Amino acid sequence: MQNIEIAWVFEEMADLLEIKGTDFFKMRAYRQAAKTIVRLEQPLAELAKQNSIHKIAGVGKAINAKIKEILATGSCATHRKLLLEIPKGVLEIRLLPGIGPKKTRTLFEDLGITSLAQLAVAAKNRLVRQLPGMSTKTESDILRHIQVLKTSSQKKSLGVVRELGAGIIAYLAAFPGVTAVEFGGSTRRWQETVADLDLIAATNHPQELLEVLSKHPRVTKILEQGENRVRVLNQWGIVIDLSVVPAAQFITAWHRNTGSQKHYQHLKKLAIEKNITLDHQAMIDDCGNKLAVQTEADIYRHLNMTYIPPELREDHGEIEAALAGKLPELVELKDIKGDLHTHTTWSDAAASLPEMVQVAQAKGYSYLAITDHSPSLKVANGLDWERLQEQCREIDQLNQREQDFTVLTGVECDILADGSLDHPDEVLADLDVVVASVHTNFQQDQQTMTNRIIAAIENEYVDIIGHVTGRLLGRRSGYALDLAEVFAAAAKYDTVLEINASPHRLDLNTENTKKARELGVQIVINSDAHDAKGLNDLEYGVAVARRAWLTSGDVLNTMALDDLLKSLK
DNA sequence: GCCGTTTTCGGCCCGACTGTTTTCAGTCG
Repeated sequence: MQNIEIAWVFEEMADLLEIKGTDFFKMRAYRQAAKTIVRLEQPLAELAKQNSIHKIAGVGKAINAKIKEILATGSCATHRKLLLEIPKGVLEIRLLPGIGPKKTRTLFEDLGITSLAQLAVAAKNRLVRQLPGMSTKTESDILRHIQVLKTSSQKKSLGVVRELGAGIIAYLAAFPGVTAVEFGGSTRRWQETVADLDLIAATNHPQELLEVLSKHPRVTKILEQGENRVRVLNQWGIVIDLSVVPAAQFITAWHRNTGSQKHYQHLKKLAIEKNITLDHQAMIDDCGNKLAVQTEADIYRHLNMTYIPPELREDHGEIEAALAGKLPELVELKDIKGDLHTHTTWSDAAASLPEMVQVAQAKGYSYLAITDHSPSLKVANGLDWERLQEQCREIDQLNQREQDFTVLTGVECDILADGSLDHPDEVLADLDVVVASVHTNFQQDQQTMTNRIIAAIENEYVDIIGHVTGRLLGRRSGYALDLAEVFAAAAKYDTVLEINASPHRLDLNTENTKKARELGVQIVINSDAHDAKGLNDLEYGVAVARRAWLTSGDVLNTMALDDLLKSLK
């Protein structure tokens, strides 16, 4: 059982309790525990062996016992009991915007609704409007949002799939005779959301390994089964597609499995023109000779082009560029010198300032900006001027002890509804890094929102606009915004736009990053970490940048500290 | 359920917006 899976059990219990509505603080304790567990660096199974689960903040006697129960048995009696009271399908109703726990409960109790499908029927039959606190508008909103949910969020977040996938890869790789297990498909291409988890393994005993996955404790259903392939559903609703090939075919098979389909078809066409047969088993020339393929780069070499990294394999011009030898040298994680948007316990994060610094140093960064929230964001315990001053003093002291590392002072300053900032200019002027972001009044019309953000861009102390469109993947689309205007203003006023690397956001996305860069906007890749583990999310942002064809020169935080400080406003 | 403590129970993040009301509950960030 991976931490993320144990966290999901608590998360689901919290959701169920919230809908039940009987025990707010128990609900919150479960929710908090889930959050903490996801953030843990060490597997709970290991912590259990060391008998140190109880040391985790927010884990007391009861939750400790439940964790041990889940580790030992794979599930938890309280969870099962809750599911008997509230069917799992009710939880998906709660996901609709504007529908919280109370309305979900009313729909369940008064109308017996236990799925989105049933809710759609009830809304169409005008039953919802008869309930207290609901009207014809609620009804039409429900129908509209169900439609959006249907078309958009069938896919899973890349972050979830990669984290869970890593556990399954380790599980499969431990099986004797397995020489390789890797991500394939859109997961390997780092698409922001993925329909299923593609895995590919090399072994000379395919049937045995397919069975290993089929019998995995959290696999609930076998969807398809072939000689060299199995498609299964796990208990978290994730489809896992495992292909198994002999070791000698691994590279060609992995390459095909990675796709994209369009990219692969385009390559095949080029191969045919050169009288080469390319398939998942081998590359064969017109004389029937097998061409040597030790790595994927060999495949491209045989087709007279430079290696194309998985992130670019979408048939968006990368093949033409590789043939011409004109593929850019993409930015890499190791090019990143520091993170310019992070939070600490001073506002709403889980890790203290020194802890964040320590982890940033361990990553080999040379700087880290601390950008906690500004005062109007009460829910996030935003810092007023006095506390910000105090924090700056703590940072000063830390810096005096550091040799080759610099902690930068900063703020993630709210852009208020009228476009003004949550701190006066005098305060912003004293900070090293000012990130300005929108956290409130999402419903403004497009022009108001655009003007609001441009006002921040124009401010002479704002260095970076954080999570530019405000979208949350699978939960909420971004606010109405004229991005072309925003990009033009950012270019004009030398304000940097962020790729927010949190897998929940990935905002800017690939397409917008590309457009922004083409218009001359400088890009920064930030984690927006709210805990030490969150600093690792930067790789998701780097993937977005790579998919947008960015080089290290396009990215602000690949700069050494001196250059960075010159570049900031 | 957890935590802290003035040790064994009281307190636990806040404020605004929205839609449905007609004075406020529910939702959201």
